Amino acid sequence: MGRSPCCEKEAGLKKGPWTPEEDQKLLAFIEQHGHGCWRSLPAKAGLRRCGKSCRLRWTNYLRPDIKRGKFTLQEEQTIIQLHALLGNRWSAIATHLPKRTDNEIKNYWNTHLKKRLAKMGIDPVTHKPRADAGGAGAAASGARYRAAAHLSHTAQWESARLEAEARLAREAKLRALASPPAPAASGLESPTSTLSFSESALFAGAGHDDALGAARAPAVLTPRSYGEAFGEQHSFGDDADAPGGFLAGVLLDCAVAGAEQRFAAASADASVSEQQQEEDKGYWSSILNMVNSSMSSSSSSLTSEAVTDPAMYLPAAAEF
DNA sequence: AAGGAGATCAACCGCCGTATT
DNA sequence: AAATACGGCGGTTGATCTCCT
Repeated sequence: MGRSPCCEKEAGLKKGPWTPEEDQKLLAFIEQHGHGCWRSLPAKAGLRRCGKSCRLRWTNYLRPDIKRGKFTLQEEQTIIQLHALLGNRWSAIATHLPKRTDNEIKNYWNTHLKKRLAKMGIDPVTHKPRADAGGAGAAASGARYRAAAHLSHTAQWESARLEAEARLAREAKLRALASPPAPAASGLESPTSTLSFSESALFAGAGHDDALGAARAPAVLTPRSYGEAFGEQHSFGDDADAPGGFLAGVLLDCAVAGAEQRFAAASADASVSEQQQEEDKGYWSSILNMVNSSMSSSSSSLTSEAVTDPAMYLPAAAEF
């Protein structure tokens, strides 16, 4: 019954930090043969490590398509938004951040973003104002809860989509299993992602013309329109030029549509008062300010990318 | 210059869902 | 159908770095 014993039960396997020599061995082996079965890889590559350790080292550090260094403003914004939608689902969040690993995102959240939100009196877990955060007022709290409710609603759809993506990604991986990985210089997209992020411009705010038209999702997504947008915008693995996925489309939509459009839509919904909209605006604006404030302390070519539009973070009002 | 505190991040641990036998 | 391995994920740890006194 079952398979043969796991390599991890073997004694004498090395743990702890990887040496440059080990990195070189692992890298050379994978570039030549692909990783194949992680369990058997260490022996073949001449490493005294368990397969799990090798896989971790590869996915979090050695993979050629990993971007290291400071997170950009756009990446920070995306992480905050996605965390509000998805919670601690780091791998799902990493799917939407080109060339960043889930481990790196998780670390960045825990060491930077979480603290900043907490400082603002926002619970980094729920993205709701903390009960002990003074000054907000009951009305503003209500607005924030509505915003959170919206996010929760959106998250349901996003979760379903991610599950579908995961299924398709598995199928794609199975198809690709026989072929070795691309060489280091190939500029791979994230292998954990079924989406393409070739368009770094999508996040950098440049080159919108082409990506925008395709990626922009309707401002208000009913389940039906979600399905349509979903179907139109994804080609799951085969199409490296896909426009970046549903959520990226929504983000883009938010970024470019601007406050006027968003507030006009909100005004059409009689159940949402102007005051509530202002409160929502204030809440998301505070997140935005928090994110932007990080720019002044970071060296950066990002200054021109500062987002000044609070509506970027506003949920589509008609969804309330 | 020394040492203590806090921040950072690579790596490990344990669990879970899926695949395999 | 059951048992087991495998791969992936999120939480946590601990070594190292940086800053402050």
